[in-house]
Amino acid sequence: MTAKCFMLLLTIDRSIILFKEIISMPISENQRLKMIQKRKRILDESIDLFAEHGYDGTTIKMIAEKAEVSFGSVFTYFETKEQLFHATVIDSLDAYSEIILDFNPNPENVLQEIENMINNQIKIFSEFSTYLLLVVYVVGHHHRFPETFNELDQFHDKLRGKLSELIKNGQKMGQLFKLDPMYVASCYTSLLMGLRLNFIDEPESEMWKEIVPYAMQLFGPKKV
Amino acid sequence: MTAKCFMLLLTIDRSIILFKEIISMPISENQRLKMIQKRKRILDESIDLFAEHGYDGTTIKMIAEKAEVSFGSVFTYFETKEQLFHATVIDSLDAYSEIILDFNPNPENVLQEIENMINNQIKIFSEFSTYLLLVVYVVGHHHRFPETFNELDQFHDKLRGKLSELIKNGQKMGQLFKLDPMYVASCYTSLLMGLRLNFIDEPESEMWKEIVPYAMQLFGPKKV
Amino acid sequence: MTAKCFMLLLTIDRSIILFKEIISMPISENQRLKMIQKRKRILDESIDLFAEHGYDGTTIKMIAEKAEVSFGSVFTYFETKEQLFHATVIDSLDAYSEIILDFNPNPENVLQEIENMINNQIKIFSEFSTYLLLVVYVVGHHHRFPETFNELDQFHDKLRGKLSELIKNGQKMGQLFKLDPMYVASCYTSLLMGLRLNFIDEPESEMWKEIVPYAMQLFGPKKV
Amino acid sequence: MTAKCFMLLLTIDRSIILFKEIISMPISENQRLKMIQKRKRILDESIDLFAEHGYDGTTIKMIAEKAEVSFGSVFTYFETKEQLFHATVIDSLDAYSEIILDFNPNPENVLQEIENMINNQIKIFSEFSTYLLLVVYVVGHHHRFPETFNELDQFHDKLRGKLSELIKNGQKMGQLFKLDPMYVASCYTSLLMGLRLNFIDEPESEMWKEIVPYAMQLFGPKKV
DNA sequence: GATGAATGAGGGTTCATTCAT
DNA sequence: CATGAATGAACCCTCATTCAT
Repeated sequence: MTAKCFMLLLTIDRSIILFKEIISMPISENQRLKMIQKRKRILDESIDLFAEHGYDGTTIKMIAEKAEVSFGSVFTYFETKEQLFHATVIDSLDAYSEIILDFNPNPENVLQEIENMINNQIKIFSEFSTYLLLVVYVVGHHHRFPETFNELDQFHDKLRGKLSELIKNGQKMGQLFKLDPMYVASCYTSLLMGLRLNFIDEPESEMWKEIVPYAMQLFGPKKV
Repeated sequence: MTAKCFMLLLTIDRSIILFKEIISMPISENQRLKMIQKRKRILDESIDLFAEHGYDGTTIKMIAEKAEVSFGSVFTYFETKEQLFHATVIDSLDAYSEIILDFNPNPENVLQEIENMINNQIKIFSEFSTYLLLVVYVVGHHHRFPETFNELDQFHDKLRGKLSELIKNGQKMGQLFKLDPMYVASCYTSLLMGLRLNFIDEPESEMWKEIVPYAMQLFGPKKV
Repeated sequence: MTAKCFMLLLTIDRSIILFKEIISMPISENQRLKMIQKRKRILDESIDLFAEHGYDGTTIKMIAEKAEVSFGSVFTYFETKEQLFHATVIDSLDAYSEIILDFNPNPENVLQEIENMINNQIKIFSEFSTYLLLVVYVVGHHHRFPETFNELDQFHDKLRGKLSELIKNGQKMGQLFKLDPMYVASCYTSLLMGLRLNFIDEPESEMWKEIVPYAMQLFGPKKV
Repeated sequence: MTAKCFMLLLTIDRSIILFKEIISMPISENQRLKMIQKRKRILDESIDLFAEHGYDGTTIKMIAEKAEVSFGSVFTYFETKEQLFHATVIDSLDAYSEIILDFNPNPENVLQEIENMINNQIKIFSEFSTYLLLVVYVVGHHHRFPETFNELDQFHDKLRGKLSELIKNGQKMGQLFKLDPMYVASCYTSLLMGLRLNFIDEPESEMWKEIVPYAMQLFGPKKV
């Protein structure tokens, strides 16, 4: 496999299942690439549509048209609408997951690390409003999409776990007041989620940057 | 009109149009009461269904069956599904609105008032998860339900305004650190909303009470 | 219930389930009648279509148009296409069943009774070619319609049982040669079915009457 | 062309069109053979599938998978699904035709010849239930597959003609009662077909052998 | 007002056929 | 020739809305 192709595969995240299927097909490199791009195109447009109209309000026709793909093609890449929905949520999760978890739980300067982290995460939350709305949708309808919800929930737990570790270290080092780390973590992720909902139509506004110190408060910093 | 009937009408609130229709109808007091109750029944069950299944996922048949009302009856009380949805969200809003805004923005002891308020609101948010999920749904789909969203947004602004007033007073009285009151208010409502989403399956758990001091932090209290 | 209505119900055979549903509905006598007729109309046209095009080759649209009923109406009378198919086969079975089993297994003159019976059954098989084709279809696809097939099979067993009894009596009375009664019965019903298939485009032709003595042979009559 | 290849071609019989195409292709002997086998494989599996699921219920994908042939290959051997269906029925007909017509219409001992013939044909009917179900399917849907039906009908006429000849000879020689030979023949083929339907799930059971004397009766033997 | 049968547009999905590789 | 992705018409079924009773 060429390096170029390999890079592309990385960008489609970890859709290992289809990945395996596609690379095992007896077709040319070129064709393989096209298929991967087509699949990605469908998923990308699906995020917007599912986020805006919900699962039932989004039709395959809408997706096919927005992705400039024939109606039937959607079904050559995804067996059912439900699977497409799941892939739409989970494929992107992997990408966001990485950048959201990108902080050091054992830093020398905890306060600095927290501030950097908040800055980074606030930025992500302000930029990717569409995807986060989709996440909210899944959470709100978790009874209907239990498996998809479960994966999101696992990521949430992982994030809170890592946050908790960071907080514990800060407390040990005397940089943070003694508060239950898990509650702090939960409040922080709740705040991010809630902000995204409350400022639903303000992507990338200045407001987001201003929020950082307020979020900081939740961690119980000894000097602010 | 009897006092009893009048009280009932208050609880169904703003459905002025139907209200007018019902009271102008040449029918007996008794029948009027029955109609009002029937309408309320439909709205109550609609909350659960719309919250769980979304607008498109909820059918009139489902509502009629859950409310133990004939299929046709739903359409004698609400012209269209969309109107029923709007009424479902907005009728309840007024009821919740009152208890959520139930705090004094000019108290003698601001810290105490804030703590009481948080206690009260956390309680509400923990108990009425279904309705709040519905609110989240409308917010997430605000392009589709602009009018309904607008009314929710107005309430949100009203709430933040009143919170802001309380915070300002606290700062004047030296009980709170100087922070932008509007940002604090926004963070606080975001936190409530976010908590509701993150602890979606934990209505009325002990956890909610523990959250109070963490929420308190956002207001920048001078001693905690 | 009026006598008229009762008679009509008899003609729709034993579709007890729907019968109960319809008569328990809080609607007028007149409306009830219309519904029963509409249902019957759909079933009648379904026989022809399913018989000619098979299950997959027949569309709900075709049925609705032939029965002069709206597309949606088909689904107010039958939950699914599969159920409609089952009802199409089984509702008619009851009607035919009665006239096919209309012979006396303990007659004084067995030979005469057999001849009368064959005459009668040959007539039925010659006239109702469409329905019999449908029966053949179900038998040929019994793995796909196991329940429907099972009911047809039970009727077949019942018929062979009664034939067997008649044959036994004929043998006891010395009017028939000693042959295994069950085999004779099976051969006879097979002959009828086979004839229906072989003379598929010759309903009510003269040929059918001529067949009687040949069918008679199977019973092993002592003088012909 | 090698003798071996020629023999193979005979077994795939009338597919003259493709036959011409294949032998006129500028390819190696070896490749030619492979193609012929592949075509046969498709047809063989098609019998089972069309017989069990009917024309509409059978998909090209099902056939390709069962025949372990690529989806696209089916269309390189057969222009349309309809042509494949026709070939499936007719190619096999020639094979069965030969063994079913394998009796002498002018034997010395007619009764013996008839018994041998019935034995042989009953055996065939008991063994090849799948193909016969397919025949029944075509007969039942003759309006939809007129050409295919027509070829089956011609074979049926040919069979009845030859049977008729045998019966006439038997009557001339005083071994059979005087009965209309054509009716007898029709009854006999009907009996075979009917038995196949009635004992649809009993391939090769003992029952079939027992049937012989009962079938014999139809021919009007003077002593049995 | 109460009821639920009637309607048909629109949903997800399947599949024969085409065609580029 | 072999392959399977691409296509969209047509399938069954659902459901908001209408309307006769």
